[in-house]
Amino acid sequence: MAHLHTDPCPGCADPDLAFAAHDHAHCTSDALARADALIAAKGLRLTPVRRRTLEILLEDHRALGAYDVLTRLAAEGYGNQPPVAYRALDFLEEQGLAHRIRRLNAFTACMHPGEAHAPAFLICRGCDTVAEAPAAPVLAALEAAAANSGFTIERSNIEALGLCPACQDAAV
Amino acid sequence: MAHLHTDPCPGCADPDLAFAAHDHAHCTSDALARADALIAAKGLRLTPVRRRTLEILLEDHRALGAYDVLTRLAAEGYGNQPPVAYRALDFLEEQGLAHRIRRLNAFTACMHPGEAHAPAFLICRGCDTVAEAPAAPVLAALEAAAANSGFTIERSNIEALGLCPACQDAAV
DNA sequence: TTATCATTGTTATAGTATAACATGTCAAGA
DNA sequence: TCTTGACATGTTATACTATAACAATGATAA
Repeated sequence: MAHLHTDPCPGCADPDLAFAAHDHAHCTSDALARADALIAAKGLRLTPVRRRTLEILLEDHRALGAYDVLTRLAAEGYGNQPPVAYRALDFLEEQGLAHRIRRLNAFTACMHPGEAHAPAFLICRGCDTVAEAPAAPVLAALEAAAANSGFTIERSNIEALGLCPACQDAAV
Repeated sequence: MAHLHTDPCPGCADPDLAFAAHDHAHCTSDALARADALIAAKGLRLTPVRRRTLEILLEDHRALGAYDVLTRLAAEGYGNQPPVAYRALDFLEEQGLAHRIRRLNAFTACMHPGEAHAPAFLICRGCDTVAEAPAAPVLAALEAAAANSGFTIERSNIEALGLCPACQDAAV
């Protein structure tokens, strides 16, 4: 969870803040700045479509379908065919700037780019918010279970559906 | 992992045996017998399509797409439209007799029907075998992480992609 | 028997994803 | 400067996954 910068970072230091009111502009600018740095460091290019796609995903802590993203991109003058969105999304995912939420067939911006992490996602079925929870202990338990069978894990996805605090209160 | 029957059950007592040679006929007959008992106990009906669908899923420890199942069902005289397969698969999943593997958009027979469990899946990308690993510790870690954010988990899916022992050896 | 409900069949359509090829862009080396 | 080659984008077409909605059938219980 360590950050590269030293500023206070309310939106991303605490993963659970996705569920609470917070300085979201900071989330966005921070994530973008780190994305720029990360991609530059790798000698890759965060082209206009790719960067814009990331910005769209960063607009809030929800997951967007590829076709939602595509609609937005098309409205802004980019190509309007599925591969346009899928290519940008796949690139972002490969570079660790976005995650695919398989349960939703959708994508969400990574809130901790640059930090090695195999995240666990908390998906609120009330408000559709998606939060990245610290998954190190979960991953460790999963690897232990796999090791018991001699299985080697390369990638994993851990997703939980439920209710965030606000939606639990609202349900009462 | 406790069984309802007292026979030795090599195929299901050890989840990792999905990756190894084992008495698969026993897996199948055991799972079917338990499915019958379970459904009867609930006062529901394991109709021909549903039972046949389960049998098809039980043929081996892999995941089948809904359309794969549909093709099989249609060839045997059942309806040949998608809802036929999806309804049977959804029923089996709701009753805990099958699981949906989201990473694969596919379904696999449950190897521990009747035992309350939120399973973790180990998916071998070499041989496409899917094994159910004991997930209690993983689940516990996930719930702990969620609790930290005040998030209540209702359903979760935990899937890992990698290589089973045999495919690791083969890769050398 | 008849009302009722669950199940299955069927039509149609919605939503998700990728293959394949054409075009364009940019930077490094001749 | 020109060329070349790699990467990126645009575009066409199609494959794959999933569900809504309604009709027909079959079991069950009052």
